[in-house]
Amino acid sequence: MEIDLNHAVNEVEKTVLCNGSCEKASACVYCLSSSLSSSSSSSYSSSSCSSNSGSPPCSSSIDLELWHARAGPLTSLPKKGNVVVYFPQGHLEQLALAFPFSPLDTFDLPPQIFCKVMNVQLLANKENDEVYTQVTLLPQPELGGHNLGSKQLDEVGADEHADGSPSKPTSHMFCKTLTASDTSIHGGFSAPRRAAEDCFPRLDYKQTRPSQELVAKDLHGVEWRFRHIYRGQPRRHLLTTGWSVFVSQKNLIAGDAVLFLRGEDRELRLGIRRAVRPRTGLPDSIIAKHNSYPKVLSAVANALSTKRVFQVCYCPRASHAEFVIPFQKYIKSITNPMCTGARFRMKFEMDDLPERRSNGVVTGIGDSDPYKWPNSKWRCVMVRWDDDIASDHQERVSPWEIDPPVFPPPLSIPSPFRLKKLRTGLQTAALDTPITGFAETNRFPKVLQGQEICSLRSLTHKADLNLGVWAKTNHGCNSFNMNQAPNTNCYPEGLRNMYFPYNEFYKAGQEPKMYSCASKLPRGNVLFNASSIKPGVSVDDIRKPNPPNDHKPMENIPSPGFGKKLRNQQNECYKGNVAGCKLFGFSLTAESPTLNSQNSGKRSCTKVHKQGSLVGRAIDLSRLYGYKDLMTELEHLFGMEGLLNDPDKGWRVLYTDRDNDVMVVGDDPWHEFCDVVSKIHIYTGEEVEKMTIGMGSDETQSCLEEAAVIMEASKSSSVGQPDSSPTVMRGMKISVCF
Amino acid sequence: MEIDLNHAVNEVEKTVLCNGSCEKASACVYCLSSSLSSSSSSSYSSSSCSSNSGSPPCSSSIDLELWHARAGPLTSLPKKGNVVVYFPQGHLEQLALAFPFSPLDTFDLPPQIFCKVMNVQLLANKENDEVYTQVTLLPQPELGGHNLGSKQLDEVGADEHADGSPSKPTSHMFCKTLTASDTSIHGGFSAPRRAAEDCFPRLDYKQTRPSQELVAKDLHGVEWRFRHIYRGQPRRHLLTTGWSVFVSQKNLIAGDAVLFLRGEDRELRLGIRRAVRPRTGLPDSIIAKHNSYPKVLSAVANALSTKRVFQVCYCPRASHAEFVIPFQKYIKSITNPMCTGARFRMKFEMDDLPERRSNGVVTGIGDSDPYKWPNSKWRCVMVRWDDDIASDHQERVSPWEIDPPVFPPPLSIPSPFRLKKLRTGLQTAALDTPITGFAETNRFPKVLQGQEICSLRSLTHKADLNLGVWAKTNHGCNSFNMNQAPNTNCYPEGLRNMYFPYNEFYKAGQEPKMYSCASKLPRGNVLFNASSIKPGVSVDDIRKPNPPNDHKPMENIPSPGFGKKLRNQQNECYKGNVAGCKLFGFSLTAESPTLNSQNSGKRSCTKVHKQGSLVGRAIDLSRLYGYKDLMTELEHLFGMEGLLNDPDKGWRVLYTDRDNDVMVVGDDPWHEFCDVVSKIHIYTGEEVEKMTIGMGSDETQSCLEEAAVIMEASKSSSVGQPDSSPTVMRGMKISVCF
DNA sequence: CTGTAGGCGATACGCCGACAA
DNA sequence: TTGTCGGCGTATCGCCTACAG
Repeated sequence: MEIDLNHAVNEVEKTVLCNGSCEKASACVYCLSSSLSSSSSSSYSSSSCSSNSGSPPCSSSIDLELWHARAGPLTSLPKKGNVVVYFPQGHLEQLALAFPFSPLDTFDLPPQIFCKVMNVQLLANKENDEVYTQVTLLPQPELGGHNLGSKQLDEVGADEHADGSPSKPTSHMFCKTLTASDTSIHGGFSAPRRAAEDCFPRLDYKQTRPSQELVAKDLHGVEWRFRHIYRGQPRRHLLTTGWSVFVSQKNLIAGDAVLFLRGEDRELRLGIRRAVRPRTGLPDSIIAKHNSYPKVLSAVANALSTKRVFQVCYCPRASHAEFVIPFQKYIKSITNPMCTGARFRMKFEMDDLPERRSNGVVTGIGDSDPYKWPNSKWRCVMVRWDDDIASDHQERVSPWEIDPPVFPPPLSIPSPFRLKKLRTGLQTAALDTPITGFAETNRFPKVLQGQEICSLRSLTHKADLNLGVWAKTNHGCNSFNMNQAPNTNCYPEGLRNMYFPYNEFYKAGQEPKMYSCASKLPRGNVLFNASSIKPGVSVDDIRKPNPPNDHKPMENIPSPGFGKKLRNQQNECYKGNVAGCKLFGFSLTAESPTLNSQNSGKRSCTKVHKQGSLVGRAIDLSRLYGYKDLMTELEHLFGMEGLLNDPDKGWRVLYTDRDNDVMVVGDDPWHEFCDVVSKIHIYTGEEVEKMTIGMGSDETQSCLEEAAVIMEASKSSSVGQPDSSPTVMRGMKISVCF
Repeated sequence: MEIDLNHAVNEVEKTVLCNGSCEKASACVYCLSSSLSSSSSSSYSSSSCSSNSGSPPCSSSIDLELWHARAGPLTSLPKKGNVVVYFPQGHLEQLALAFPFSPLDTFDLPPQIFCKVMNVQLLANKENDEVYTQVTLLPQPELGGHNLGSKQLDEVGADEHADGSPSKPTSHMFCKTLTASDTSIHGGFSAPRRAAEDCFPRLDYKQTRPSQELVAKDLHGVEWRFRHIYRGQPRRHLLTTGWSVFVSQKNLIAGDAVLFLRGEDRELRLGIRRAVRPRTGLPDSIIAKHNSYPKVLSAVANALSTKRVFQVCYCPRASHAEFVIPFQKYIKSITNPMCTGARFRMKFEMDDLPERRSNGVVTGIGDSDPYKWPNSKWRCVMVRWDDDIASDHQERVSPWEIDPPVFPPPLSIPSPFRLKKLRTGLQTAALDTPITGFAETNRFPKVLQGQEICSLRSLTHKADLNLGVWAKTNHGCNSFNMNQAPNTNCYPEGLRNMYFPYNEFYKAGQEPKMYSCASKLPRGNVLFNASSIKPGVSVDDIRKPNPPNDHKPMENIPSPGFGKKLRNQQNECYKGNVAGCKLFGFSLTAESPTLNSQNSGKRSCTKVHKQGSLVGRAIDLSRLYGYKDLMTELEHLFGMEGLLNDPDKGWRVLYTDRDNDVMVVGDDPWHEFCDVVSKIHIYTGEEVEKMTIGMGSDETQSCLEEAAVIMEASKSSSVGQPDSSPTVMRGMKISVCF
């Protein structure tokens, strides 16, 4: 009952793959369309919607927006190719919501698993429009020690290109939380005036009672038709006929929200975002599908031991804690740990407000489950919240969820942007909520009551701004609130864990659940050292005492200095990644998970990366006449005259196609190559050799699954930077999704 | 979304087990009750039904009846402890209905697998009330030769205790096919008079307008309330208030049927039986749940090799052919085979009639799919039907589905049973349909128009009766219709297989698809021999010539001349089989015309990936002249000169076709290969081995599944005759359910 | 500007007996 | 005996304006 929004264009291909090989066959439109139509027919079938499932449901760019808009403001998505930290404990936590009575298995997994993101799929549940993602992860056990060279650091995914969708057209959207009147059977939908004027086709106001028919497609490609009328005294925009059908079919209630989004093509899109309801675990269909919940972790364990990919479903709105965290965010959080007594702030999604922050104080740090998950960072921070509203929040949070408190940003923001306070309507407590509404142009005031009209681009700008400010203020323990707990000790978590492995704790009879910070790190010093650390010096070097094969969770804890360096070098790039800055569901930083952004896009140039060089070039293939021409041009670009056209010089030119397969340049006809190429790579012959891995593996892998997913493998095995993980080509994939 | 009717009493225990250990966790009432209530709420929530999921939904005896009543008259269920024959081919056929676009894998299973029934669970889909069973089977490879001692024969389950529920209380039920009026929004439900008087609580007819409230529970334990009134001129029984809610919630349409059943405790039960709709494959939830359809047979293969149990879901009404057959029935059918030209009869379930028979003549006998399933009995009988009504039946049936024609049974049946002609209503052609309605008692006439009032027991008895008669009359070739095809030859199938192992056929260049009967066996002799075969002499012994481990797909390739010959000889019988087995107009084999991958593409090159190499190449097949050429080219591309053309070098060339099946390169005609190939893979032989399942090693079994089902195992293993099959206690279970 | 309420027509729901097959 | 139809009272739907925050 799911649809995949990722490959809207080549939906057909997607489906074929699904049918045979992947766990989520039900995510296919085609194989289930028949059952869908039969099960959804009811006495209400005389609805105003029409599904055209035969054709690609929607254009991907606008749907990406829609997806994010509906996922909720705090949703951050991992980026393809990046390194992330996966927390099985958090995964279980989400599962526990869906399977309240299920037993939990731990499978002796480490509390955090470093993975490379091989794929991100945006999906929408066809039953209830719930959005979720399916993330394909490849374990990177070698990152357990965080031994990244500077080159690899690049691959970790410090978001160089700040937003992933550079060429995306600006679109106009609005989101309105439904009132009782909107959802009552009594009437229609009252559209906020500016929103309607911005998003809806223009009415002919000269008529005495202007009206028209609106057609809007939802994420599934289903068309909904509404009578749009402008009437009443004073005049207002209303959706009447068709609206109640929509409400009842989508099962909307007051408090839910609808989203209207108009793309450049003036096509209207429609989404819903349900109110946060307390125990909404996972979408029903997910539950139904992935009934083998206890297998989840075992599959992860399997994937881990065999170095194969596994899959994880993540429902942004199902739980408040994310269990797949950007590597950098994780590193940063554990290298700049909060101390007991430190004040912090944290973002929340509230029922009716798109985003708000709560402040609190750290009351302790320690394992949330010292028996099953010793030394896990998951929810290791115990907190007390300041405000009542936040009192129903968790008593435990994870280090990366919280930020140090921040001063209001200076008002002298260098830009044409204006600030505007949000009218908070009901909740006066939210008055201190900082700045959310920005407008891109001055055509009209863009801040509505509790809603916004905005463009993606403007939001992105703002996010950078805010974070930039933040980055210049306080860090870690040096918070201005530090004096509130002057006597508390501060001790970096990572360090402490290294010196006191968990067994020792028990032997000593100590309380493993609560650690107090022992000392403050000298900040300035660290900062200085950080930037002078040579690339290639890995944490492992410092850690020699650990036996090499010791896979105890301990090993995954980095040394303190390392992260500092990271943060230092990357201050800028960090922006927004830290807490996943988002507004109205637009992930402001998360790079468009779309998949081949560059070719789906109108980008006229193809990126070229040369091995060993951090800096890429771009080349316009349309100006070239063939491979010879290309090679010459590449030689020129990289100052490699004569090296590429002659294979004997030892260089190889590869490319990633839009299936993300890495291929040799030159095999295909030139024009087809131009069609499918996504990125070009220049490697030395030796490097290419190294991409070939030893075969003769003897791991125990269920042959069944191998057979079933064999071709999926070639897809998932292909990545942006091929040199980073040669194991990829093991090519086997364990598809696990709850 | 399923509930289990088997253990109504200890539902709670059941549920807990489900959650953790079995594949059908969604079959639990408890874990899904919350999601259910949320998803089913609608504007209609003011319904007259109330669910009391907290308590056991129903007493099991009456539900067993209800289940059977809804499964349809022709449903026969295997009995726990009995030996059955499982046909993977038929299993696939049912799956194909549910997954029309999925590729089929055969996994080199034998066409029939003898199994002991370890458990039978009656289940009902909570979404659409579809009933189905989950059967746990333990392979009994030692029965391959049918080497049963007389004692064992007993265990096989010669149907001594004729029906599986001997102590069941008699209950009263009726089933009415809904009319347009019944389902129109206009009115209520008109209950047949006698039925209402039999099943419903007695009304006080003295009142001017007698009425009462009926409460009936469905299989899920949900209570439905109806106003039952007796009014009109002439008087009639009507269900008014509450009825329309039931209709709309259950999504009933005219043609569907409702069942009312009153047990001894006077509690009223209610079920529905949907009309046979052409495309209703499996229940939706099954589809959603068991999305890993291609794994089904692989799991069976695994179970077979490890002698562990596996599970099979059987939806009585999803397809007309059962793929789990009582051992005796199977043995009988192959030892008394039908011959070409022989007349036969077969039972059918029609849309509006509970049961009817069609007659026809055998037009040939031969493999329905000689490539994938050589020597399979599944649908090996080609038939032509006599009547038009039956013309939409299968052109192929399995031997056990058909009976020799039978004279009307002598009327002196030793019983209180009466015969009565069925009023056929619309279809006059069905007037010759013999005898279906039996009544157990004489309290009232039990035959209604097109419906029946009956007890299960009576149905069962009737079935046994028929079989008894059948056994005493004609067998096989001695049919009185034999003269219709006097020259056809008759050769017992089972025997033939024993003497002509399948390899021999190919070597001899014989036609494997159509066997002409070469000689009549002296019947009595065969019967005698059959029963005198010593235990221990199995077909496998005779087949020794086959190298035990030779599982190369290559073997299935017929010689070139072979196909032509095939076509020549077979004109008639062939129909539709090579081109695709059809079921209800549904192509079972035809490859999805669809959807394709890279290639839908205009890409003229085909991508080639070599195991262990991250970098793919591309090759233009249109420039090549055949497989040899291809291999040479591939060798050249990957620097493997001489390695691919010689299989002994250990390399295998596979390809993904556009159905995403992984296939061996070389099987198909070259041009067809070029048409369907999507991607080519080069693997080592060992890697390919690993894609083959059931290599007997313990580690090929995914430990995930073991862990997941471990507790379930102990349940299912404690069954029946523990001493009969000690392997049961292996305690492992592979849960496969589509 | 927009949420809510009341007016009120249109429609659908659903209970009824008549009638006929 | 029971399927279908027209009659008809009633409830709900849903379009409208008025009014108020």
